[in-house]
Amino acid sequence: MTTVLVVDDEPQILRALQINLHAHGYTVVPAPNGTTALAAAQTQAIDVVVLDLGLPDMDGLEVIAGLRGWTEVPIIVLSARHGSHDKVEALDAGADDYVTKPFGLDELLARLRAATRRSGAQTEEPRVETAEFTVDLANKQVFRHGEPVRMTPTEWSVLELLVRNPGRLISQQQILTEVWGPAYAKETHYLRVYMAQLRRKLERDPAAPVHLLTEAGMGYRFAP
Amino acid sequence: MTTVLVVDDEPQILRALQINLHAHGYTVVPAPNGTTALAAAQTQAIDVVVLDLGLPDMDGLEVIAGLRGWTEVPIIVLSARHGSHDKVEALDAGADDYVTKPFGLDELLARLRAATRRSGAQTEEPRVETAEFTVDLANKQVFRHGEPVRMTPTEWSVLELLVRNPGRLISQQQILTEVWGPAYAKETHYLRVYMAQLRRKLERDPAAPVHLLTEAGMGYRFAP
DNA sequence: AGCCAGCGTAAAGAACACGTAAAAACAAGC
DNA sequence: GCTTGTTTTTACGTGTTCTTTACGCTGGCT
Repeated sequence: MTTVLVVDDEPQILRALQINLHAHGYTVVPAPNGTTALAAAQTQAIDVVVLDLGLPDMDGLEVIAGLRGWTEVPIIVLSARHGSHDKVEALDAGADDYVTKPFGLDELLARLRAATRRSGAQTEEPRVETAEFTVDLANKQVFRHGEPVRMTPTEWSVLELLVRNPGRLISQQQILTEVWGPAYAKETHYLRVYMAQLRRKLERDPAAPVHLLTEAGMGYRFAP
Repeated sequence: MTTVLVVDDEPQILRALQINLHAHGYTVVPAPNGTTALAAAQTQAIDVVVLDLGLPDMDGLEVIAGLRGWTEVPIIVLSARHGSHDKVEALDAGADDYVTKPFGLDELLARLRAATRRSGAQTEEPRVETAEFTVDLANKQVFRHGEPVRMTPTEWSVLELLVRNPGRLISQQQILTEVWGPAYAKETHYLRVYMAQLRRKLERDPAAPVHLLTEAGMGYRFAP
């Protein structure tokens, strides 16, 4: 199921999109302004964002910037302006697509499909395996030597973030903001606690980890 | 350098795009029809495709399908038709973006940037190699003879700055302000300490560096 | 030749980051 | 309202990194 965050200040349009997109199989998260949009994007798993540029509380470009600060989620911009300049600004701010009003529903649906196809193509990797354990991303399950291992929600979030970026160094800040939220960006101690728990559950020798590595002062890295 | 495959049957437009895109730093591979376009895409490394739908030899949708059969390269469609139906068809066939004529050059450039940004984020792995070591910018990892080398945060910052500007002379002030902050612009001794550490880790003979060079009185330079 | 500013190297204490265990606070289900 | 599982605190020992100090070397200049 694809979840769409729809941001529009006009209640009728918001409602119309909600109904129509839902009818076509999408889960819709509505947001009437930029603040709630950014909040919703942080608390829920959003697959694609549909954003009207004309918002009451903040500039649409700020919303794009606020999202692009931490996520690669596709953003489709809606706007009444046909001006070339507006398009350029929105796309350069980080938007993926630009649709001018009035637009047909089928066009929006096609652009949604294009956006999710793109992002889906890069992230669809159901299973990640190591010598010691296997992570099933799709089913949110972890096996060690074939036996299922229980994970708490927080443990899973941390593990998933690392495993989805094999080999890449992930900074503490990035983990904290993605798992706990931006307000927790400095609670680096949480990470030590949870990394220890993950290692206790997944590493042969938790004191000498092979797959969940620490790079002192820099962050953590998952080595396949 | 980004390479763009431009497919258009009108020689003037093809030529105009070629000149303008080249002026903005793109390498342009021109193709007047679908057959040459598909052939060119197979033989050369293409980063993004700009495709006019009205081609003499085959339907534009066939070209999209022909490309999508084996590559994920971003495709931007140009078309004179404003009809919603055409857009839907092109996007569903696998195009990434749809621009209706007439369009401004700055809009096309913005869409090109958006397309390459997307694909560049997922596929391109910025790696810098020398005879002695390899620096993986994306994963923040350094290898020497295939073996990973640990870097402290400060060591990495200095190395990254130099490696991202291969061959260029970087002044001491520039390194100090970028890594330690403007207040440290005169702590040139820090640099000597860290350059020594980097050379000890990465150079065959740290006393006679080959890649991390000192330009006395001026700054430092990374030679690939 | 001798001076000296800039550079390279080594080593040590201070400051900071990390790992671990266990207790306290919190939430959800029955 | 109790139980159970999870998250957040607290405490402390260890390890790593940064900064500072000390000293030797080089190459240009007088």
